[in-house]
Amino acid sequence: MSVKPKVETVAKPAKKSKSLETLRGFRDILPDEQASWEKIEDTARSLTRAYGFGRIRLPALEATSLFERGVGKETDIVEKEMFTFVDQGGVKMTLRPEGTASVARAYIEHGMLNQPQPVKLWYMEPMFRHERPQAGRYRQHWQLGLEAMGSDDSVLDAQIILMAHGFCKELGVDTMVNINSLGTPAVRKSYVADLTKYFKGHVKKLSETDVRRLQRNPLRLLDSKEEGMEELKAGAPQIIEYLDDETKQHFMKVLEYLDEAEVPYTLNPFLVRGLDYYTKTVFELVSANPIGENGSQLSLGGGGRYDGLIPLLGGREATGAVGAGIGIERVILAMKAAGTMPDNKRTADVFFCQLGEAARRKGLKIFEKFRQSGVDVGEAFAKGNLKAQLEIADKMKSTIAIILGQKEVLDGTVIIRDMEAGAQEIVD
RNA sequence: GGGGAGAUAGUUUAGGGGCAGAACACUGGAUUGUGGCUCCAGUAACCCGGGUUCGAUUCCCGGUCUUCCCUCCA
Repeated sequence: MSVKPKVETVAKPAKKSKSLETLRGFRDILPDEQASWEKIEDTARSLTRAYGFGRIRLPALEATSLFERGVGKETDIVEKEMFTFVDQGGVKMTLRPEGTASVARAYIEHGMLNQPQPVKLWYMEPMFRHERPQAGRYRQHWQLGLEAMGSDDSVLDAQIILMAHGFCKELGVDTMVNINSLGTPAVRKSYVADLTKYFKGHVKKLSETDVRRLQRNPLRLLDSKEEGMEELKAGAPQIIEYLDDETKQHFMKVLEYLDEAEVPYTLNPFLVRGLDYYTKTVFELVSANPIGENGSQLSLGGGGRYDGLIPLLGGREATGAVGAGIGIERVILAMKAAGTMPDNKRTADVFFCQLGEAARRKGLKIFEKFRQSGVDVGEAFAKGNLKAQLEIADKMKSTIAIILGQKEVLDGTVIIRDMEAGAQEIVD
């Protein structure tokens, strides 16, 4: 952050001033992308409505401590990815890096435990993480979030997964669900300890990369693709062996429900997620086809159960909850790859053309009448000549053009042109 | 955060130490009141800073941004 104040030199031949650009990892979403966004919003709205989810709109800024406590101080997100600052009043705040902590906060803050449980909420909001950007990875990205709070019934785990999967499917994106169960944080801890012990015993067989993984994040070894690892991984302890009976039962039920609902999933005993609040079920949504120009295989979404979060943030003990987050930009990448992007072009069955000042004036009123009566009419009032207007009518795939010129204004008539046949007639 | 690749009109790109070329798009015209095809014309670019050089958009260094891998995640 050492931006030196630019010394104003005597300008040589007046060079254009450097144009301002978006910040790294941030971007504009322009009109030609809106059709996809609107389709996504529509799909989210009808899906959540069907499943009885109410929308929540969250503040972009939260107290930093919400994420430190909720997501976990040791996580990558909190440790190095948050946009955090102190405001004029000395309050430490953070642009939310994810939505679940905020929703849990809202659940507690608004006494939602007095509503029929589970309380089901959804949101579609931008999230902020200071990461190195690349395709499908931005510093501001949008997430569709689904959260069901106040119940630990495994049917909700299944429903959340079902919804996340169905959401993508409706948008023409086939996904695979990777699923696992983590048990409690204590279970995870003892598992990681044993896992580390196991791999340390085989450290000579590990590649350089994997040795680094062993030091930094042993769980990552489990999806290492280095040579010879398959064998080693097969002998590694699996977290499922560490689960208590209740968690096992819960997990089995989730899987049964998914089978019943015909959601395809892959049991991945090595799936772990980077947020501390997860307990029991965790899952990840991966596009069935590679997305992006280089065929990268980014995950479209993920989530899981977080039974400990609400108590941790000061809510009532034993308030179970489960949720999912889906990355909108990544879904759009997947839609592009699948060729299911909706058409963005403005079309209009009828197009209104005007010629000359008098016609333009009268036309404004006529156009407004059409619009108010619900007829979808295209226009290009900024164009003066008829040729340009008909060109636009053609691009809008209009079948009828209404032409109002000087003469027609005087006669109180209008020309109706059939765009396909090219025939026209004068109408009063 | 570590490593690799790249950056030329709005977009896709050609080129290359000495006037930067095209296509699409856009604007106008051929028809001064008629679209879809065609033809003509116009607007429009070498990321920023330094170095080497008579001369740098081109070569070198640094920065910025994009992208890929690692890490991590949506």
